[in-house]
Amino acid sequence: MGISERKEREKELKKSTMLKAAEALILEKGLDNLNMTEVAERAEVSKGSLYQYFESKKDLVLGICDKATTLLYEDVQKVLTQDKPGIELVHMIGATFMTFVTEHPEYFRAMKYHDNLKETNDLGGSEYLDSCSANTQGSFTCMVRAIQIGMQDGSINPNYEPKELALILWATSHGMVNMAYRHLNTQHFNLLKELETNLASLFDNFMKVIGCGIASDSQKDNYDSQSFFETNGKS
Amino acid sequence: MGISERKEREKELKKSTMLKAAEALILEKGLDNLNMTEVAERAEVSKGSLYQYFESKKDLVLGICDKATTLLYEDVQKVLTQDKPGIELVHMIGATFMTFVTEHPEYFRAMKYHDNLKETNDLGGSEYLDSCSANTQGSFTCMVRAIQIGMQDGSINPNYEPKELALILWATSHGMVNMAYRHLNTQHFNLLKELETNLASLFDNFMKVIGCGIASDSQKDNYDSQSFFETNGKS
DNA sequence: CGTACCTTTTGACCCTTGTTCAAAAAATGA
DNA sequence: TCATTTTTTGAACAAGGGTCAAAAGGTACG
Repeated sequence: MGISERKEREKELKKSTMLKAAEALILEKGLDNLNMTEVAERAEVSKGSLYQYFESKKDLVLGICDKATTLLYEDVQKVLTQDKPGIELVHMIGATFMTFVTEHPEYFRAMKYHDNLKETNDLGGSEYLDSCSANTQGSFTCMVRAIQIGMQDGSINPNYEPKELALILWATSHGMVNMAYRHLNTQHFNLLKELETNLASLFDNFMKVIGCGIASDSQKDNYDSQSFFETNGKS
Repeated sequence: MGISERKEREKELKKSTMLKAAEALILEKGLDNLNMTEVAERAEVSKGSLYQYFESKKDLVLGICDKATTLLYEDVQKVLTQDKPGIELVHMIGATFMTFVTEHPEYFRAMKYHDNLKETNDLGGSEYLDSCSANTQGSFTCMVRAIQIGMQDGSINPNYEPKELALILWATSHGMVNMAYRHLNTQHFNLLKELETNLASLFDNFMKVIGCGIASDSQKDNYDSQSFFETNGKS
């Protein structure tokens, strides 16, 4: 009896279609101008049908956020499998985040929506909430691991508390990435406009500052002249 | 003929009352649950009257953002008047930002709304927009100045481009401050929950990392054992 | 096939909330 | 006191999220 399974597959397929429709609309008009009627039209279903698969607009966006955090988590996990000094792993996690936001601004937007929802306390029980939190927590844990590795192999100053340092790197990376996102997606973002530097160079210098700040004493001298993007390719 | 002047004053007073009503409601129920009917009730005017003074809900929130950015700009400017090494000024600007967000979460929320509005491109011509941008730009320029001062007095590594470094400090501070905001204002913000460290200690370590990253070579050694909050009081 | 039952889809409808506007009220000036 | 201008008001409108009873489409079984 493969019928129920086939139905399950079709259901997931329809959900996916709807999510993609919403993502496309977010890219075109921004999350703030997303409306359910248009999502339904774009997905070629009725509004009622849309609500059969997503219990609310929140739920729909959290569905996108779920895809987003899953994707990011996978990328971050891959970094950890590489055989490199911890401090380089930290760099690569940051770069992964940066790449993610430039390639998938609509996903990043959904993640910001999620963050904002948690601030509002009436978030309604979306089935995606737990998954989003778990993915985020997972990525964060990867950062902690990278730091621990770095403290072991002597590339990161072991005087910090690993989790606390991870939190700092998390927050500062978020700040950088968010600036990059705004630079790429807002018309009148003037802070970066006049500066002719591109994002890559800016991020590079961010890594240099942070790298110098967290490196162990023996490594510290290296970071003054080292460029992350230049040295990233070779071991 | 002091009547028109008196009317002008009364008008500003009423605007101020309405803004305060909105701020109180944001503190109580969050910006996302702010509605104009309640603002009108709280300010003891009719909805129509509210719209006489603010052309839209956006405009109202931008009014709050204007107050917020003005306040922050003033605080940041005050820092620059102090006779201290540039790197300490940078620290103090960061601390000012941090203090601001803990003391006025509703203002910070309005600033985030403003950032988000600029991302959406149909922002409508609120009279406050220019002022908000000017204030933000002003605060940013203060950061650039602090860095330039530091490069002059030898406390900050002069190999960076001042504006670019300012941008990095701006973005990373934003990241830290945003994390602090979320920690203080959201129920289920688990990243910082388990960590028993308080915000002050976290911010302190952030400053240590950054401080080490941007300090000139001659100063670099100091930053390993120096705590910002401890050394802040004395010269 | 045909009939009964279940599942899915549909779009008209409801409700909340931002926004408008014509009428009422208040203030001003002579 | 009365005409004119300014301000206030709340009923009404519009847009968009969410609901639901009816219709359409599948499935099972004789």
